Amino acid sequence: MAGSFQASLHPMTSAATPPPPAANFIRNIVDDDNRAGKWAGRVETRFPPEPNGYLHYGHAKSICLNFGLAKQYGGVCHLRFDDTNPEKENQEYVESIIEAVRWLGFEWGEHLYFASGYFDTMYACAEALIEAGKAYVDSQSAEEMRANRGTLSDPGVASPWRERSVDENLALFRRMKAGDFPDGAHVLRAKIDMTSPNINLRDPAIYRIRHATHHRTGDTWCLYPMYTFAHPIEDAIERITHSICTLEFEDQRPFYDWLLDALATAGRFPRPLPQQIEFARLNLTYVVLSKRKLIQLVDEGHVSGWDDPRLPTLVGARRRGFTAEGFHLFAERIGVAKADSWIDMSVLEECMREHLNEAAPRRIAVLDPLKLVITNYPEGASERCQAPNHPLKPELGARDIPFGRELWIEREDFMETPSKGFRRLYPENTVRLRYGYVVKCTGCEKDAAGNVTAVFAEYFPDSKSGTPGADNYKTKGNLHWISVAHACSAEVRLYDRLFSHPHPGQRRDGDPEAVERDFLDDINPDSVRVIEAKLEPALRDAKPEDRFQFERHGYFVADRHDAKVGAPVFNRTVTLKDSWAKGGK
RNA sequence: UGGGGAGUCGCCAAGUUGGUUAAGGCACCGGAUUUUGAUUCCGGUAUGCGAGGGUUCGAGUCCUUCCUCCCCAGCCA
Repeated sequence: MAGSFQASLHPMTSAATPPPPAANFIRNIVDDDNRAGKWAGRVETRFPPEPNGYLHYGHAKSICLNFGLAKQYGGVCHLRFDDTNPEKENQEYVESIIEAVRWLGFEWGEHLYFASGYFDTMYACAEALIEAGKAYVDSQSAEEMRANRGTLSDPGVASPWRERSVDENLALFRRMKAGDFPDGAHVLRAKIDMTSPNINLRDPAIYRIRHATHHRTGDTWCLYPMYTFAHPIEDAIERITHSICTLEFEDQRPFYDWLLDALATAGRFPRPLPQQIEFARLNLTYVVLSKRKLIQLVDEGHVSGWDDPRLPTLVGARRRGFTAEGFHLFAERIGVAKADSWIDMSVLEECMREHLNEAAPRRIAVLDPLKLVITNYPEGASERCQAPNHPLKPELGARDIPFGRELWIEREDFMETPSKGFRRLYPENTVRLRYGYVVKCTGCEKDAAGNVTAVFAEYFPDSKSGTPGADNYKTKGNLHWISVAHACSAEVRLYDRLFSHPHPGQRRDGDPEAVERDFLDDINPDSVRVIEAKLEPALRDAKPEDRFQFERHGYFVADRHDAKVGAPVFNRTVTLKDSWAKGGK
């Protein structure tokens, strides 16, 4: 699932074992249930996506919550596709979701389910409801139903078909199933209370006619259950103990309980019944998570596709180099509660850094090359310098990097006239070429326009890292470099946030003209920069999805589609923290 | 203006049935280590719990009034 380097790395060691999970209201409920013996200690959850799109960061929170909770309590979490609307769903989405959840590191064993696999049971439940006088076939048009539902402040009025007999309802419902009616001719409704202050209880529709081909059941059905009706039944069939969903379903819970109680009373399901618990969905700054907006970004070509590294999709995250462990850390760090909240993107980025710092081997890359000539180093000569693969893990060994007379250094590591606090290369200053020699800058060369084209320095032959004399040299500057003669040129994509505003499309304080702002206007024009970088030779053999820290720059991943062994292409996952760039001190 | 939720440090978030100085994380600010201006390590950071009243020896936790935000009127999920 991850880059091959992981095989050679120690997994997160016990020393890095995260602290025990923090308390949250859901764990409290589970603990209470366990104390009361409600489920005999069993904890069974489910992650129930509709296969109608790609999973995004928000789903990652839900996935970690559901699978994590089950794991913590020694239970299981089901992966269940809520495929009750054939017109919006397809197999391609099913596969991408399966791949994404796996990538996040979770397993569901044999517990892979489809709502469509329960259509027979659901149909039977509907007939049972009709027989109990708790459901009826309504023949109003959609418009009439809407008009009669009432409003937030006015009660609804009963449908003229509300008092049909059980027999008539049953006969009609069977004909609906048989395909005797066109779409929209009739609908099955739960018979609850048209005057309920909770609109969801004003006889909600539970079955609609839809002559559509389903990606799994084909043309077997022309009648499909509504989410409202299907979901509680799915949970009951699977004996889910805690059915966790987002806040907007809170008003739905009374129906969830009403339905399951009715069905349990009719002997369809044993008690105790699953409990629906709602939590606040993820809100993240600097991205958009709404399906509509993501589709727009892809369709209008603002990004390269659903797996564009800048998109907050899970396939995008993977391509960006984000890690499953990083998401796990993130989920635990942001917690779970019922209060609407906004998490800053920097929190996610920091979680990725935290895992990558531990997991990613170090390598050298010069992203903006400027030539440094060591004038007192013999021409044509070269030698090896040893660089550890991971400063915190000596057991990972070291590799050689070639040193020579001409080196590439970062353009930003040289200033002809240094600014205050600058401790890198400038005339007369001494710095260490990391893992190599200490050099003293002697000057530079410029073109007609005044641009620096090369920097000159002299090295101290007895200052080589790892040799006895090295310790005699103390420098503040410590630069990375690549031998010009040995460098590997490669494409590197420097990704940044897709949006330059924390709340894309939302009005900015103090900017009255921004009220109707289009979120597309907040796209960061510099969200990706493709460059030709100089890499150390060892990087030539990186395999797709191998992840590295390019020292002093950040974390990079070999692109899973475009990189080939021998011809690397890297994506920047996230930069390193940089207190100097931020203003120094 | 019906109903359902939520408001604790810059951002998250613990706070059992009211009881010592309001957890923890992230961010931030100091300082130490450091051949990544990274990492790591120490230390600091809410007389305050949306606001006002009240009950109590004692309230974030109880009562009361008010304010703000989110969700619900699909034959979507």
